[in-house]
Amino acid sequence: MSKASIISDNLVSQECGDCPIRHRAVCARCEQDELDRLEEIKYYRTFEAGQTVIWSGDRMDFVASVVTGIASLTQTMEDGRRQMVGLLLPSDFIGRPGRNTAAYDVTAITDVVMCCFRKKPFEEMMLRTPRISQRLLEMTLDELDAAREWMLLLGRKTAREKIASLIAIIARRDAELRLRSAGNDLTFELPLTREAMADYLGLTLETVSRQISALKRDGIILLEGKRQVTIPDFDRLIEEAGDDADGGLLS
Amino acid sequence: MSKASIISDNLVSQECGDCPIRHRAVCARCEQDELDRLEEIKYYRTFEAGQTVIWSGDRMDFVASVVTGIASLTQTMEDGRRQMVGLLLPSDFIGRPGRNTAAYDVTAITDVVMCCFRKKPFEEMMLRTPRISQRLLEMTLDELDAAREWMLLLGRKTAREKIASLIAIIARRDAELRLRSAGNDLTFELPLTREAMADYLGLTLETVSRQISALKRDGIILLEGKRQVTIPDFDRLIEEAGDDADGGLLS
DNA sequence: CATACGGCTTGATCCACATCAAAGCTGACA
DNA sequence: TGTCAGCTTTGATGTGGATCAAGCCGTATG
Repeated sequence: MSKASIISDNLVSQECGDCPIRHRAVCARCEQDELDRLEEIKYYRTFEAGQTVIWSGDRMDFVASVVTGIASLTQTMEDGRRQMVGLLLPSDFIGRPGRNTAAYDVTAITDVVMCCFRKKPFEEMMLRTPRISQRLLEMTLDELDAAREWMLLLGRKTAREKIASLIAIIARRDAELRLRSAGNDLTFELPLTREAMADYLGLTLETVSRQISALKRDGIILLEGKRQVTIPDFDRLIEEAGDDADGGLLS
Repeated sequence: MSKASIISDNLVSQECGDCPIRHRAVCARCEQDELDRLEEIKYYRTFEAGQTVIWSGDRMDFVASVVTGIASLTQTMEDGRRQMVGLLLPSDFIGRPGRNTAAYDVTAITDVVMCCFRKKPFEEMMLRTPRISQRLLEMTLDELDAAREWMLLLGRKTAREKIASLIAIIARRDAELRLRSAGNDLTFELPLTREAMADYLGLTLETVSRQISALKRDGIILLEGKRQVTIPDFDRLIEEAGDDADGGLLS
């Protein structure tokens, strides 16, 4: 199953309750009693846009899954240089079994609802329910692929290609969420500030702004205000992104 | 258990046979019959330095684990720009359950021996033996951490910091393999050509060469020939690398 | 022995992106 | 209504690393 269909299934499927972990890690293939056990140990937390979910190095006694909203994983050097290393979208998972401190800063980019599980009981569940670790393995492998795709972008792409890649990824995700076919004339809202894009792409916010202006000038994208983007010709955008293949998955 | 101890255990432990997958994925916690089942479906392949193990997009009907030698995972754009996205060291795993084409070019950097398992029986094993997927999950999470560490390097570090980081990582791994304490005055051989380092670090080979010369000039490293490196003061190297914390794991 | 070749170094020059600086836009709030 | 803060754009200038080019070293090859 592709990441694409996982995300859209997750948000669309009627039969799977409101909690992504239930759907992604367990639901489709688990027995009712396994689901019930998960229900018992789960709880919800909400965060406002901009709020920090957890700081790198902090004790982390839960694992969680994003229900709605977008959060970021960020690494920071002592001198303040920052690199976003992952975007957490609905159904994405944070925390890892067998570790009890956070490895990255996790920040809510939009308002976020998370479905949490205390780590101890979750780990016990994993031991008793092999399907959960199998499902987590699939998800982690998807994230690893996305991270490696991003390494190519960070190491070798030009600023223009980086911006085009990011917009293509967001557009693709947006199309999936809305169950559109990946046709032409996509319109959507950028969920990130210029600064957040810069953190993700390994650029400065000025360069991000300039390249977005350039793509607009060249007719690759249309802008309505600062954030609303329309893509008149998706193939042309992909060409700008320099992608050979699928354009990569979003982490 | 840290990646470090996994690697050194793997190579040093007397009780665990010659095959890393046996040790890393199963050995320590599995029953004898589970081990026996793995033995039945495994086989070895060897590759010479420079030889391609598999091309991105090729059909891949096995999973494997590096026994000896070093291999690389590389992505290439149509115009030839290349980015290494992972180094495979002894005990590292390639291939993923549930996918049957390779996502990256895999190339032997040194002579390599791999322990392979045909994918089909391996996947059946995984279903019957939960500990294997649990172990693979741990390993994959380690790789994901390493990839994210690398994203910070690719996105935000200077050329000098990148080189220092790479040398520190190789030095650390080397020290682990030889069971030295992480003391001073480490000496080891660089296993990579300047070009391979450039591919890994998102630089050109000329820049790699210049920065190595600069680190040598500044006394951060000592060079014997082109490849043999001595580190007189490890802390100073770490400082040059700009790392705040553990300096990252090697993928 | 001459020649070639792969890996490496070093120099000269160029340019993409960072940095520094100023100002525009929008929405919140007094 | 003013102003203030956060976000964004745009311009001017600087620079780190890419690119282009030449040559070195060690080793394989005829």
